[in-house]
Amino acid sequence: MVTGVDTLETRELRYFVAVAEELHFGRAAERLGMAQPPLSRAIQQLERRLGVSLLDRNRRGVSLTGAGQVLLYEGRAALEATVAAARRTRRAGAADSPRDRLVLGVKAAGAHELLQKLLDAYAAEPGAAEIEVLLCGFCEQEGLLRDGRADVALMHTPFNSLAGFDSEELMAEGQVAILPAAHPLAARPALSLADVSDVPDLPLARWPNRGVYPPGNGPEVRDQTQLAQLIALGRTLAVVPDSARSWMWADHAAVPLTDAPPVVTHIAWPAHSRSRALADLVRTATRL
Amino acid sequence: MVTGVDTLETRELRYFVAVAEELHFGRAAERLGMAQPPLSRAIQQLERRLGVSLLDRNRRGVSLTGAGQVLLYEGRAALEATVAAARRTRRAGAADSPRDRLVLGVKAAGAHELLQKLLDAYAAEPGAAEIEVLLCGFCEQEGLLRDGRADVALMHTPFNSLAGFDSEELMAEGQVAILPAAHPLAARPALSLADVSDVPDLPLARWPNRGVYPPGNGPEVRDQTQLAQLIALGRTLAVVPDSARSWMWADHAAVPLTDAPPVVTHIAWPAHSRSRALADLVRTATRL
DNA sequence: CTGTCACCATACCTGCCGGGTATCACAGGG
DNA sequence: CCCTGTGATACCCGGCAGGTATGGTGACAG
Repeated sequence: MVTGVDTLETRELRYFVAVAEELHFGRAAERLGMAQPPLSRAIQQLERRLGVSLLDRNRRGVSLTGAGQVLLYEGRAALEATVAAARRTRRAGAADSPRDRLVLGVKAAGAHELLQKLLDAYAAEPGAAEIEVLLCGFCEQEGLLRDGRADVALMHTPFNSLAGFDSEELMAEGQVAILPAAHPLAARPALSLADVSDVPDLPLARWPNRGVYPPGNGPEVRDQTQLAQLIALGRTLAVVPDSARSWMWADHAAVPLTDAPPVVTHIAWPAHSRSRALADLVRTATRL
Repeated sequence: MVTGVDTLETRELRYFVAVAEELHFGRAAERLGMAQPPLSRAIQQLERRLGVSLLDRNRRGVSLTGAGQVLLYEGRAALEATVAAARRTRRAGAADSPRDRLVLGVKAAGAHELLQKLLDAYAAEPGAAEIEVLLCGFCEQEGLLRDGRADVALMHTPFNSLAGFDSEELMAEGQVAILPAAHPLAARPALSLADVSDVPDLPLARWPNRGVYPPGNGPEVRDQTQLAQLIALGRTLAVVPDSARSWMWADHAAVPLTDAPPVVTHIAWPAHSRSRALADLVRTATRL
């Protein structure tokens, strides 16, 4: 099998993804730690090899063609797969952890009770592997699994997507609004999403998405602590799963939301994983 | 972000996968169209970069270490992802099929009626894309989807695995035994798996798996036509889904199996696909 | 209209590294 | 003991990735 023209080198993918994300050759080159001309040339060669134009170099800037959008998406996935391959291989070869160690990705402060029970129950299993808990930010579990930093993760639909993973459902829970205890709404026995979506003095906080904050007038937050403090200060409110009550402050009040979609916690792992430790952990989890 | 040591080049993955599959540097080099010494060196560099030993070079041969097995598996997946990226990008950029064309992978002769209905129903949709039907062998749909040769496929559990794809269930059916019409068993109104698993004069046919036939005394077959003929000749029997009756010959008899697991046909596509044509096709399929 | 700026493309050079050939080291088998 | 098969080593060479300098061009100010 002669390697046809359709062999993308990882280097090319890295370069293209950088340019496609920055939409600016200069900045992309800087991010890649190289000069701009070789980068331009590499992208041109890539376009010629694929026989497809990936970028529109217009006046004042660069934009993605349709094919470019496809390659950005598919290329990211392919890159993640290669770094996952490297990471998992290195882990498998590390002398200290031959095979009996699992990295579990969990959103910090998410489903704390469930996690506690899971770890306890699994530790009691005969031949249990060591579980390293890798705490991460808002929706980062997907990335952890995809690039091999984690072997298994607890994910929460509808926030996380389970596409591309194997998973088992563990728990479903309602959502509550966390409000400043002193706020009038906090006295209500229940609320609807409409009640909390446009409260003038409690604008919804904004989380960074891929490094940039969406527009809006709510406060910008980066972690749960900041959010908790802003709620305590009466500046914002949050809609969170029921189990998030575990990190409530004294100045917070939780009011059930009647019409919020339920949050379902899953245990998820890369499709086709076949390690015994992982299978044991999943079995333990589903039996909780 | 300086590209760390964990950057595997596609070339390295190709090389390693070839060696890991051949377990022989010379043959692997030949398959790769290169000489053996550079290949040896490349693998050594790879091992040094990863800080992990991948192969055991013993007297008379090469074998995979644990880490090597991991890299073989993960590396294959990563390679498939890159060639899928190339293929899909090129298809997206091809001038004649901007976006309104889908390649549907189907096992030849599998679920023929369902496929017919699906194609008819979808063609009647407004704005329907052109559907190219890509027929494939026994369990090859997974590979088609993974490496980008197909956009969507009809898969049959428990033969295919849906892990790593998004999918919707379309149909469940029982299984029947296809027997030579003249065979005594063909006269029975129903059979169990035990009845057909060890018939002395009708040994089960063997299908090639990754190019090699499993051991056994049944005849070796490569496609459904061969199988059909062997059954007609009274040399073997087959356990197949109910819908396979559509390719029965005059000399065949079909007898329902009472305890065979049902075969479920799904429509499956790469996780996260977002094309409108695909979404329409899936919706049409689930409404059949 | 024109100078300037921002930005990508082109031209050209250089050093590295991937790949080739020749050969070695070593284990088994007769 | 030699012969064979197999992977590793030594060494050379050419291509290509990456650098610097510079060109081309649209946007914008005045």
